[in-house]
Amino acid sequence: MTDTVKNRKAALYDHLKTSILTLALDPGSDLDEADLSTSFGLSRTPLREVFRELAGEGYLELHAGRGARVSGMSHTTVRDFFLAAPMIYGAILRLAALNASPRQIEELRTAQDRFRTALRTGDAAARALANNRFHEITGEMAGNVYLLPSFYRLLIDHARIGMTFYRPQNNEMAGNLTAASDQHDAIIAAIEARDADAAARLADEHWKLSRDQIEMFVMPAPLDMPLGTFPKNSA
Amino acid sequence: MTDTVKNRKAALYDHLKTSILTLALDPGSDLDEADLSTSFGLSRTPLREVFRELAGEGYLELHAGRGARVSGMSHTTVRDFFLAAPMIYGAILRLAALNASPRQIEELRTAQDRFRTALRTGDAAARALANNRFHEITGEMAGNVYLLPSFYRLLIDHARIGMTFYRPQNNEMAGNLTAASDQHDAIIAAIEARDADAAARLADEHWKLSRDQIEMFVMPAPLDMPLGTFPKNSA
DNA sequence: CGAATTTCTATTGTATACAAGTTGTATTTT
DNA sequence: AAAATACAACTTGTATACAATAGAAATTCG
Repeated sequence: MTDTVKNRKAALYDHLKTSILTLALDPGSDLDEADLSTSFGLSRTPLREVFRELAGEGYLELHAGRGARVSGMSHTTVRDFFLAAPMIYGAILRLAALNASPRQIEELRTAQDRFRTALRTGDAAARALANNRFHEITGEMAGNVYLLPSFYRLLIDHARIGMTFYRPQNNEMAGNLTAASDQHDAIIAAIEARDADAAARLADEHWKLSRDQIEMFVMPAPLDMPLGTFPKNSA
Repeated sequence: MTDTVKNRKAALYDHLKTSILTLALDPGSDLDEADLSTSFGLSRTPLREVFRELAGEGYLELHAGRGARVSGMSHTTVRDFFLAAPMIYGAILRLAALNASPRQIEELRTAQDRFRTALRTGDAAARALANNRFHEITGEMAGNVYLLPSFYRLLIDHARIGMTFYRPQNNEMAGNLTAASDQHDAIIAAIEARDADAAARLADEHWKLSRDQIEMFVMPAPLDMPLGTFPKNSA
């Protein structure tokens, strides 16, 4: 690729997006315009446009007079996330099964290959990004402009919550990863078969696996709790 | 208000937002930076920032090298809208009932007063804007960052579809407006009573009323169809 | 010694000049 | 006459200089 301004802009966009998704940039942290401006070879004008674009997608928050910071994760975040995710994920996968084009299914396969590779060889960040991309594609398949804004917003924090909570502390958690991968395969199959009900069912299962993983962090070792004050919520 | 840049920026934002919601600006139409720049007394830099912000919220689309245009309404728009709206509206009103603060309930009452006034004295645009504001407040009450992006996106096209399809051609349609107003009152009551189930039920009713209104346009006079090829979908 | 106010500095926000790219038109060539 | 290409006018995109504002530091006064 030639080194055009447009490409440097895209590079900045990708850098910020991946850094935020993988928690390389902490939620709530400030972004320095001057810094990024010099390191990416952009003047502040296009830089700020990237900020606004990312803010529109939910990666950043712009505070008047105080510039841009990474979208925060408050105590209500996880609760709000648990409320919204099952509903949206189900709807997206259902629509994906109905609308996916052959070309998109190919893309999804490729993404899943990358995810599998990341499982074997990559670190947590690589896994999170590959998984994120897989689900982004299901969003593209669904193609409903009214659902996508929320879906993409959910994917951001799904990646970040995953990065926060996932530590392969025991065999069960490591096993979850291969289970997730298997579910991805099943999702691809359901989409290819245009089986919306199966896709919705898989969305639910996939979501529950994710949820269990998060809960497992809250109580990673049931018989060995250092503080003993964290009851597992098994609703 | 003093005439600061900040205020002129806000004025531009409001102007574009209301113009888009009321169809004063047609979907898909181009926006001329130079024009707006001079008429709002802003240089192109803050102007373009407003564009990006509105694009992030779904009012505008930015095409590289071709500037900003009003978000389009394609043939898939209505179908996608009908799929997404019932689900999101129900979830939002349910959460609104659970989370609304007394202050927000006051705001909702004020918005509803304005809507009632617009019913009596205003034109279609005034009604659409007042109704839009009412529902925006329910979104603020719900306060779930993951659902709001889709909800606000839906509100944009709900206003626009309403403006497109609503013409008080018969008594039934005019009656729908007072029915909608009554439902607003019931929604306020349900929220104040913290009755999430009632709120969700009302969301469904309110949605169905809206839907019927749109369908009525498709078939405004059931017994008097000039072309006779448009079966009413009464699913 | 502490609180408040003023000054200074760093960072964000805006304007304008300039560059790059796009579109439409006209001319030329086949 | 039709098509293609080159050119010109206009629109969008970027850089930089300048203005405004928020936060920090220091000084002054109670």
